[in-house]
Amino acid sequence: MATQVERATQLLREAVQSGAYGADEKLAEMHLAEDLGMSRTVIRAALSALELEGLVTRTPNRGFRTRRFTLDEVADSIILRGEVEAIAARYACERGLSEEDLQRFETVLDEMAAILDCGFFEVEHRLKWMELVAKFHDLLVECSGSSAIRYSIDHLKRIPLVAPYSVMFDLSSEDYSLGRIRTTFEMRQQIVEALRLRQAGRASALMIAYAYQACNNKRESVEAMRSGREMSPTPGLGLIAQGKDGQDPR
Amino acid sequence: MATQVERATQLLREAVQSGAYGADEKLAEMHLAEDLGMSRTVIRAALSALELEGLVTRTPNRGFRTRRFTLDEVADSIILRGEVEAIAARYACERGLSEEDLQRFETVLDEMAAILDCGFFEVEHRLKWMELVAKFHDLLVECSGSSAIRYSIDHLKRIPLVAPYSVMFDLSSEDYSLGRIRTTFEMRQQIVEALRLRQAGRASALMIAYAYQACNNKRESVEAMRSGREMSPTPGLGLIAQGKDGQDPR
DNA sequence: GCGTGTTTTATTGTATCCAATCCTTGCGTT
DNA sequence: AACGCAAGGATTGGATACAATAAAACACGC
Repeated sequence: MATQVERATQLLREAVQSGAYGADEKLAEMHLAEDLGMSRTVIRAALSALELEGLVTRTPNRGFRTRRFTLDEVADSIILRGEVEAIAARYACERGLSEEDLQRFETVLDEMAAILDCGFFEVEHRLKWMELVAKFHDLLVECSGSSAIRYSIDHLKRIPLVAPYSVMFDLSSEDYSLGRIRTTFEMRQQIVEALRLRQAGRASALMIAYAYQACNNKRESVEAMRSGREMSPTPGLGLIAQGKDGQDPR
Repeated sequence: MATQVERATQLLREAVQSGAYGADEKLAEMHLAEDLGMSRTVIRAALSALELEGLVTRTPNRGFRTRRFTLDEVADSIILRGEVEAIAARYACERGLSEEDLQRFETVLDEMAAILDCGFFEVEHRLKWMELVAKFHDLLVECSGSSAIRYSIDHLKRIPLVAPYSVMFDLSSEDYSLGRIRTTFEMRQQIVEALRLRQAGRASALMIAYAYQACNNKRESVEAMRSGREMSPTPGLGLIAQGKDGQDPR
C-alpha cells in the first residue's frame, strides 16, 4: 500500500466497520491526525473517501460522523447482495461456464469439505473458511461476465457486515453451530451443480434462499454480539491499527 | 451547493460524463485549478471523489485520467440497473403500495401524457420529460422500501450514460423517433398497472424488458453521437461550466 | 434564576508551500 | 545515427498556514 491516504483510509475503514466508534460519533480531523500520526490533509481525504463509500456522513462546516446502520439496512443490503448474485448466477448459466471455471468452483468446494471434516476448532480453519467463502462469491461474480455486477457488489460489500469476511462475527460467537455451516455448504454444492447444468432458475433461486439464510444468521449473531459488546469498552483505534490489510482491491 | 469542492466535483463530474474530455485523457490538477479558478486542494478532493465514483482513474504519482468505458460496460450497467429496478418492483408489490404512492405514479404518467400530446419540439418539454423519467425511477426505488436498493442504484447511476437524465443524448439526436418514446411510456403505464394489482412477476418482467429497450436505444444513439462527435472538437470545460445543477441528491 | 447576546475557542474549509517523484530534453558515447 | 544517461522542469503527494464558520463559554440584563 503506497500512499498515506490509502493507509489512512484503510485504517479508518476497518475502525468504523468493526464498530470501534459508537454510532453517530464525531470524527474530528485533528484528533484522528494526531492518533494516526498523519497530517490533517490525508485524514480529510480518507474521510471523504469513506463518505463516498457511505460509511460516514459529513455535514458542511460540521465535519464527519460515523454513520449509523440500522439492522434493517444491513439486512436489506445482505439480501440485495444475494439478489444481485442471483442475477450473476443466471448470467453465468446463460453464458455457460467453461470446464476450467467449473473446476475452480469444485476446488473451492473440495477445500471447504476438507475443513468441514476437520471441524472448526482451529482459528486457521475458520480464517481459511472465510477466505473460501469470499472466493466462492468472487468466482460467481467473475463468471457472470458483467463488469457492472462486479462494480455493484464491490459497493455493497462496503456496508458493514455485508462483506463475506464479516462472517467472522458468526464464527467467533459462542453458540456457533456447525449444522448451519454444513447447510450453507450443501447449498453451495447445489449451486455449482445448477451452474454446471445451466439451470439458471434453480441457481438463482438457491442464491436468494442462501442470502436469506445468511441474513438470519447474521441477524442473530449481531444481536448476540450487541449484548456482549456493550459490556466491554469499545476497542478504540489502537487495537485496529495492526489489523490485517492486503484487502485493498487496487 | 455550499462548498467549493462540491462545486468542483459537480462541474468535473458533468464534464467527464458528458464526454468533454477524450477517453483516457490526462487531468492535470494545476491546469484544472486555473480553469476553474480554484485552489489545487479542492481539485484534488474533487478528483478523488470522482475516482471513488469510478469516473476517473488515478495512478500513484502520475495523477488522474478519465476512465474509458467500453460500450459493453455501459450496456452491462444499464441492464443491471434494470434488473435491480425489477427487484425494486417486486419488493414494492410484495409490500403493497399505498394509494398515495400510486397517485404519485399516476401524476407522473399524466404529466408525461401531456408532454406527449404537445410533441417534443420545445426544449422545455424535453427537459421536463427527462425530469419525469428520473422521477418515475426514483419513485419506484422509494416504494421498494429497501435502502440498499437506493444505495446501489445511486452508485450505478454514476456510470456515464447510465443515469436516466443522460437520455438527453437521445433527445438531442437528429433522427429521434417519437415512436420509441411512446413505447416506453406505454410500458410505464403497464408497470404502474402491475404495481397497483400487485403483480410482482409482471412488474419485474416489464422493468427488465424496458431496460433492454433503453439499452438498445442508448447503444444506437451513442454510436450516432460518436461518429458525429469526432468531427467536431471536444467542447472543453468552459462549455460545461454553466450546466444546470441542483442535481445533487444531498 | 433564567434567558439572551457577545466574545472566545475550536474546528472546518481553502490556499500556499515544500519535498518527492516522474517526464522530458539535450548531451555524450558507441 | 541510435541509444543511454543525466540534468532540468513539471507534476504530484503531503504539511502547514490562514480564513471562515460553528460551537461553547461567559457576562449581562430581565
